[in-house]
Amino acid sequence: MTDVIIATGDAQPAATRSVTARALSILGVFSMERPSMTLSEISRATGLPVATVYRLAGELEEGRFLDRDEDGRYSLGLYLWEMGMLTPVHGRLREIAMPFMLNLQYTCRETVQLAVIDGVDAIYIEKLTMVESAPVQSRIGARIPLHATGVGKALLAFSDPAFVDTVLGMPLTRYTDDTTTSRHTLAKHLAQVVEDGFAHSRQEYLMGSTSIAAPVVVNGIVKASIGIVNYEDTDLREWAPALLRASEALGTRLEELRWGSKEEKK
Amino acid sequence: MTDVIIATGDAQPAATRSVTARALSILGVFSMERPSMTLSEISRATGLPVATVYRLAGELEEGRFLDRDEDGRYSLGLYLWEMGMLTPVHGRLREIAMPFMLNLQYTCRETVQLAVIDGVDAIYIEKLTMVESAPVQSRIGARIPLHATGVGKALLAFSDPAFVDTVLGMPLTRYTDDTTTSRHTLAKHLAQVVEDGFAHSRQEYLMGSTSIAAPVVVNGIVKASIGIVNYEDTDLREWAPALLRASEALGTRLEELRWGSKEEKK
DNA sequence: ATCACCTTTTCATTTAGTGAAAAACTCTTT
DNA sequence: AAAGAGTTTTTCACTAAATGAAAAGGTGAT
Repeated sequence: MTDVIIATGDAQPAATRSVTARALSILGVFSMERPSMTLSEISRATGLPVATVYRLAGELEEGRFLDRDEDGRYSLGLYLWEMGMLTPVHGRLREIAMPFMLNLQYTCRETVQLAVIDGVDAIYIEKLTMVESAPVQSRIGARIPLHATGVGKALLAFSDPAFVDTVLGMPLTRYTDDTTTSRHTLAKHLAQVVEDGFAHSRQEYLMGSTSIAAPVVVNGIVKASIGIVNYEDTDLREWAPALLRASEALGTRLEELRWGSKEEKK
Repeated sequence: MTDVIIATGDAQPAATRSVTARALSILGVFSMERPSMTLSEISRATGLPVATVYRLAGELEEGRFLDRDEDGRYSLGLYLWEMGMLTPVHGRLREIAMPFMLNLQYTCRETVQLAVIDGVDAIYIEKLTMVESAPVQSRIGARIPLHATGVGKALLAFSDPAFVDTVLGMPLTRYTDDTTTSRHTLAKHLAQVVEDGFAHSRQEYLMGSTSIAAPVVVNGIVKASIGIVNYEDTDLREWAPALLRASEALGTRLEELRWGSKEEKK
């Protein structure tokens, strides 16, 4: 009997206890790299017995959280996407930012990005691009390092000092030869960003990519950042004035709408 | 699918049986009108006892499917949005459509939309707009009728006949004085759409709004439609050639990428 | 100080989820 | 055409895990 219990803790992280946590963990195994999976793949990925996955995935499908194609492969369902669209980050940020981003994109004709902080990462919320380049690292929903991208540094530089310390205290992953991995150098960079009002980054994360980015400040707090990128390594600093105009206008607009304030009730 | 719509109101049907279904039903009560809710509001909306909601919502929060603010109000979590971004409709459609839409928007400088069919509705997948108008009905993620909008009619007109019959067989809801509610008239309209190659709609759904829309056909099957709208009731038909160029180019691109084919494995 | 309504905790009860094993199915190999 | 290796689906005896009424603890209005 004890053997059974020990056997559970194989390869995968310990089996989650509650049914709900198990069901949710099924949704969690899908990723950009594996957007669709078979029953047994899910079973292996979650560490849950096939029979259990079979039942739970069935319920998730019933609830339209999962789709199943003719071959029996599961993928995340449209309903999940619909819910995502109800999330504050979409309805209260992306929605409002769109005209400003579009205007900026119209001016500079480069890829325009919007990002926010989540945990110790930045996340791309929106990306307007005319090129079909799409490095996976820059897709919407992607998590990107705060220390090695334009939008990341713009967010970090204007964050509250305690948070900056936390991030500086963590290992700064190296992505390219030009990634800043010394916390001392990074601190200096950030000071420069504050002085300039915008961040600049040249292949610190992806080779060949350059970007500039400015913070979107709402009532003195950075809520997002807007960036301009391209993958031709051209100097984008000429667009800084337009970028700052856009990010400041968005900040002002969000203040008008009392973004994140308590008046978002009912 | 009707459940989803009904779920917005209080007093749910009989308590759902399985734990999983209950947990998922908690997520389902959030809507555009009620983007955040208190514990007891959720309890009333789902028909589940408070204690049960307390436990399940706690687990959903733990799994980052729900967020909880200082006041204890729940709202849909960022993680949910992140998952939505992994959904095929986003990664395999919106992502690829973006450059084409942006190009079109650049040409006509009007709001450009992308929609797909789900069930017997159309859903807006993307909307590029420079105006902050945003009628709730046209937000991304919104469900809209197939019979009373440009993008809807473009989708329907090129759908397979059996499906068209199903839709024509359902009551055609009236939204404005100009909504087509007779299935006979609608059928004639659709024939006209097929002939023209694009749909045209003038305040059939929202007063004062006009739109044109063209189907995105992939290997002979309508997969989406692209539309141009505005809310100033100006004639948009001058943009038809540009619209058709965009929708056809997108269709071709999706064919190249073998969209929806079996080659999307691993 | 009382009331009304909310969130959180507890705990005896039993429902509802479990997963090993067998059956059924689908390919591929020989 | 049969065996083999991999799936997905069904079954079922077992009990872990979810339940929800009720009580306790909060919060705010009057």
